[in-house]
Amino acid sequence: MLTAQRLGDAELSSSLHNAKNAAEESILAASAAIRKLAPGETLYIEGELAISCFQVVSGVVKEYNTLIDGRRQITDFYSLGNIFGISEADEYLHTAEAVTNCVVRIFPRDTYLQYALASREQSQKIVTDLMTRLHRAEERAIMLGRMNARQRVATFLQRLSEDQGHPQKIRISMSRQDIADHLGLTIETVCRVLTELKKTGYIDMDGARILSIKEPERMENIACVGSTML
Amino acid sequence: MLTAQRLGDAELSSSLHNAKNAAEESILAASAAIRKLAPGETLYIEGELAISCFQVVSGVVKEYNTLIDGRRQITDFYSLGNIFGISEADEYLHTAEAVTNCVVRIFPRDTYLQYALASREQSQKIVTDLMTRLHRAEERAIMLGRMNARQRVATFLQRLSEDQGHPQKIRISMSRQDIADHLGLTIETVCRVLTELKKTGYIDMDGARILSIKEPERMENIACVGSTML
DNA sequence: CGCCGCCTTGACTCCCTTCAATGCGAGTGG
DNA sequence: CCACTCGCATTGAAGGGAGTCAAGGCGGCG
Repeated sequence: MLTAQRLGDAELSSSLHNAKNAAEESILAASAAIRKLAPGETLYIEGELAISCFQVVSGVVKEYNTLIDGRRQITDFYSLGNIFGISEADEYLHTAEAVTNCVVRIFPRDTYLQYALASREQSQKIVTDLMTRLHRAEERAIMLGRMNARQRVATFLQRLSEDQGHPQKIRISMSRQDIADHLGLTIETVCRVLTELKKTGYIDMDGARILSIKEPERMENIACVGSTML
Repeated sequence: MLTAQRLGDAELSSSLHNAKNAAEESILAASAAIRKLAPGETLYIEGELAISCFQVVSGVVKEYNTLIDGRRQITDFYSLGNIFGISEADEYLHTAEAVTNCVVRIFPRDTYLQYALASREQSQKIVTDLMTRLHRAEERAIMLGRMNARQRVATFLQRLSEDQGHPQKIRISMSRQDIADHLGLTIETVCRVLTELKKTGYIDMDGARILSIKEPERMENIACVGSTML
């Protein structure tokens, strides 16, 4: 869901190597700058004036809030094609930081918004995309509010798998701490659950960052993704 | 936040007794039907074909998902002026049910979407509104993922207070079960926290449904609303 | 080799859930 | 007017799952 699946039409149309309507696309492309980031580098910090928005060209970016007690809540991980950094406010509502080495395209916020509202079709796309994001945010709320640690981790691994096109071996780009901060758990709990999933034969691991899901159907049962069915 | 505060421009412009641009407004009003609901009546059920969207004229409506194990996650309570029932999908993603006696206006979904995208200004409003909702959903995710029971209840009470314009006495329209289902807690925990807040002098209660916050500042410290500050 | 950051594992604690019983107020019928 | 009942709310006791604190383990890199 993080990349391909989540790419709403809005992103697709302005996605890399995918510009059907090059005329409209060029409006954006013309004003796009490129920036490279090393792991840990920040694109923007919560509260800063939001002058730009971004699109991932390569790598993974995390977006998070820092709570007063120092804990972090990672709201999302962005990868290839994802656009981020826009909100209803004039300030950034999150902090964005590179997880891996990254390349991002940078658009002036105003330019992007003008482009987004330029035509009825564009507006429609943006609206649909926002509704999808809203839906996803609500699903995440259900996950955080209702699922236990095992379900959260299993769901997370399934999403990772989807993002990468269900390969044999899944690459986990982010640290255990990042996973914990995303799932509302502690790093220790994430580790313990992974160990348990390994012992019970759900997954295999090749080092800490390479993983394979052995029995996707059984995982499905744990994760209950889209489990809000009646 | 549930009513006045949350009313994005999109809602305000089409809100009751507040139609500045009556011409545009009439497009909607002309196609609006009215329906009255008793507590517990449903407007729509998750998975149904989404043919209408709704606006609260009076009363409170809850919107929730039912999980496979029968638990419910209430995503939101809607009151005066709030519009709900639209999504990116052709099916409703939630179930909507009256909490109190309610009156709602009903719009055909297509009519509403046409209206929403009719002009650049309208689109802008819808986009802004959706971004605000997204932001709120993310805050709720943080609440569910990171706050303990006391913080969640305190935050909920503050929101209720805001909605009602910070009166001396707050009316709690929904049941303890509804509150629990909204906050990701059990009914017992909600009760215990309320009792504790009462004993420690934060609140007073006059029956189960009337409440007053005695020391808003101290409550603020518990709740940490918008606690995502650096 | 040895350091350093990240990951893993263990023991203990605590908050919330679960299960169960009781309280309470509104509506009903005797 | 009172007894009864029914739904909702409250309180208590016990258990479990995740957090906390602490101690290694592992791998990359100088």
